[in-house]
Amino acid sequence: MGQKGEAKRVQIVKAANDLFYKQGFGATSFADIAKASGLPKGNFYFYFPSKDSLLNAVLDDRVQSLQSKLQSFEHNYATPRERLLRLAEMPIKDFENITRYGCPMGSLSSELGKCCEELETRTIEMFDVLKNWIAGQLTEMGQSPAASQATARHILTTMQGAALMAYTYGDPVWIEDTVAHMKATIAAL
Amino acid sequence: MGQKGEAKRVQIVKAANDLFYKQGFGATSFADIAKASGLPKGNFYFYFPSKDSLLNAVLDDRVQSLQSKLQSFEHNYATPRERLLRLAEMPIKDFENITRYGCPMGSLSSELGKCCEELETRTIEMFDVLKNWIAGQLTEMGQSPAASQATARHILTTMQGAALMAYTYGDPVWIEDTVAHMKATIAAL
DNA sequence: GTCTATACCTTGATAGAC
DNA sequence: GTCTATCAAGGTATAGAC
Repeated sequence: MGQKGEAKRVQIVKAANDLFYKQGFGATSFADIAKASGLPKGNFYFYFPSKDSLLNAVLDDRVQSLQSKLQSFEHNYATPRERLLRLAEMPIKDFENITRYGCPMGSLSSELGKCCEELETRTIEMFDVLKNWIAGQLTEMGQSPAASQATARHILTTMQGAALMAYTYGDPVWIEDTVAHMKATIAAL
Repeated sequence: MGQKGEAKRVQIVKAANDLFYKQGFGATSFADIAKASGLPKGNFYFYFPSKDSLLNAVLDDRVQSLQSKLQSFEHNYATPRERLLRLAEMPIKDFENITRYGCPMGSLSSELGKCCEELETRTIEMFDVLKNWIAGQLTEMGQSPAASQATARHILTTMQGAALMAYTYGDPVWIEDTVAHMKATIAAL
C-alpha cells in the first residue's frame, strides 16, 4: 500500500473514530463516514474488509492515544500521586464532550456488549491499559499489587459512573463532584 | 379495549421489556418480540403506534416496578439507614444479570442518549425516582437537602460505574468491591 | 488503486382481508 | 379486533468499470 493509500486509511479511521464516539458504532453508517471524510463509500472496503474491521482500527488508534497520554503523564510529572491527580481531573477538561457524548471507552463498551462479544473484548484491552497503569502508580506509592488493583478498580468504577450519569442528565455536576471526591481520595493515599 | 386485549398488551410489554434489556432497544426488532411473545408482528401496531411508543410503555412498567420496590423497602425496614443498606446490596443479588446485560437503567440510558433525545428524558425520570428516594432517606437521617442530593448522586454514580465495569469485564468482582465500599460508607453516615 | 452501481437483506410501518 | 402480506427505506457488502 502506497503513501497516498496510507493517508487515506488514516483519514477514514479519523472520521470513523469521531462518528463512532458521537453517534455510536451501530448508528454510524458508511454513508455517514463517506460524508464526513469526503470519500466515496464504496472505497472503504478496499482498506477494511468489514465494518468490524474498521472499528478494530479505530480501537487500535484509541489505545495508542491513551498509551501516549499516559506516557506524557509519566514524563511531565515526577510523583505517581501527581500523575494520578492529573488523570483524575482529565474529565473536567473534557466535560463538554463527556456530557454530550459520554466516555469514549464506556459508551462504546456498553454498546458492543449487547451485540458483538468479539469486539467487546477489544474494549477490555483499552480499560486494562488504564487500569494497569493506575495500579502501577499505586504500587510505586507503596501499595501491594492486590491493593493497587482494587484501588485502580475503584477509581475506574467511579469515573465511569460519573461519565455515564453526566451523560444521562446532560449535566457536568456529576463529573465535578466525583472528580473532587476522587482527588481528595488520591491526595489522602 | 377488552379484557383479552389488555392481557395481550401486557404480554407484549413483558416480552419487549426483557428483550430491550438483554439485547438493547435498537438491536431488538419486532420480529424478535413476535418470536418471544408468540404473537404475530403485524399485531403490535394495533396496541402501539410505533416502536418508540412500545418503549415508553416498557419504561412506564419499569418505573412502576422501581417505585413499588422502594415502597417495599419503606414498609419492611424501620430506619432509613437500613433501607439504604438493603438498596446498596441489591446488585449483589442480581449480579448475574448485571454482569451479563448491565444495569437496566444505565445501559438503556447509554443507548438512547446516542439516538433519540426524547426517549432519553424518560430514562432521567427513572433515575430521578431513585435519586430522590435516596435523598429522602438521607434527609430523614439528618442531612440537609443539598447534602442529601450530593450524597444521593455519589451513591448512584458509584453503583452505575460498578454495573458498567462488571458488564464490560463480565466479572462480578467490580460489583462486590463497590457494594462493600458503599455499605461501609452508608453505615458510617 | 479508485470509484460507481447495485445486489441483497432486515427494518419499521402500512393496507386490507377476515 | 386479529392477522397476513407487503411496502419503502436504509443498511452492509460485492461486482466490476476505469
